Amino acid sequence: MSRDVSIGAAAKASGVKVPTIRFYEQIGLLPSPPRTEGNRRLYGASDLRRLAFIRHARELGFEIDAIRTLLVLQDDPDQSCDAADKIARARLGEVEMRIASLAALRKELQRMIQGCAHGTVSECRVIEILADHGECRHHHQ
Amino acid sequence: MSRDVSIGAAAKASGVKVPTIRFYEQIGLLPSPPRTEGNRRLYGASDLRRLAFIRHARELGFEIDAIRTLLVLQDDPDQSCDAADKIARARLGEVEMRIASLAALRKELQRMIQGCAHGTVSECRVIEILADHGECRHHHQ
DNA sequence: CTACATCCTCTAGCGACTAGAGGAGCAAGC
DNA sequence: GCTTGCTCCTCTAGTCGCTAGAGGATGTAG
Repeated sequence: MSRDVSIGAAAKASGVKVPTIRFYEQIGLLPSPPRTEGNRRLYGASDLRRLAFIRHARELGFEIDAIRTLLVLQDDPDQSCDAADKIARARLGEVEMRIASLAALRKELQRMIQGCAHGTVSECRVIEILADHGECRHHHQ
Repeated sequence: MSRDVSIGAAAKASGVKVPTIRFYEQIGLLPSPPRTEGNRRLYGASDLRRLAFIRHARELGFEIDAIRTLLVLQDDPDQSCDAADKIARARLGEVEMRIASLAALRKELQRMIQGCAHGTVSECRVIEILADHGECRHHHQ
């Protein structure tokens, strides 16, 4: 059923690049797969699932360490999922802060660009606003 | 007028940490200041302005290379500000994409957390959603 | 004059990859 | 069989923007 595939095929299937797969193996995020006679890695279905999991979690901005925890949880399905929930909640908090701060940033960039009359630098809002942080009263971090 | 200050005072005034100031000097973002007899750096008002500019630009997410360009522009105020405008617009585009992707992410995290009934992992929405990327049809990058 | 803070240089480390060198294996066409 | 060209292997070093620490010199307050 789970016919084994090469690292290239695994990369294509999972969307994780070949060197990144090797990197994940190196840092112990992905188990070392068996090899062919010619020393090539052979990945099975469970490896592909794991890779997809990792990729998705990375896309969602989870750090490798958080993913490590999530993978341990996934491997042991009888455990309470409170830990997973906690990680997700922490991440949600981060995301919300990041969105708020990016929204403020967008506003400021828009203000800069709208103010730029395409003249010389001396009248340029972009440079001016960057130079005059005093004018800008938004909240960082 | 511009009485010279120590690196520590410059750090306090600009909000850029001491080692970071030295790092900026090392990569040529900030000119090497004169030194005291005892080999300590002495910063003047223009250095402080430059540091504040850099800090603000970094807070806005501009990369060091972009800041380098912006600083060259700032130093030569008779130039057209099109380059600065272009950099700011590029950054705005990035920010907007990042906001959109974070908003999608927030939705997915909320869905995960709401689905998690605090039971065991096997029924946990958090793990389940991460594992099943197929279900999730949002746009990345 | 003695603490202690601040400064100096230098090197190494972080996270999460990415790039490149230098070589081996493999599948297909001639 | 032989060559071409792709994929694969390992290994090291580089990316970005800092940050941390060692080990030492200098400056300042009590």
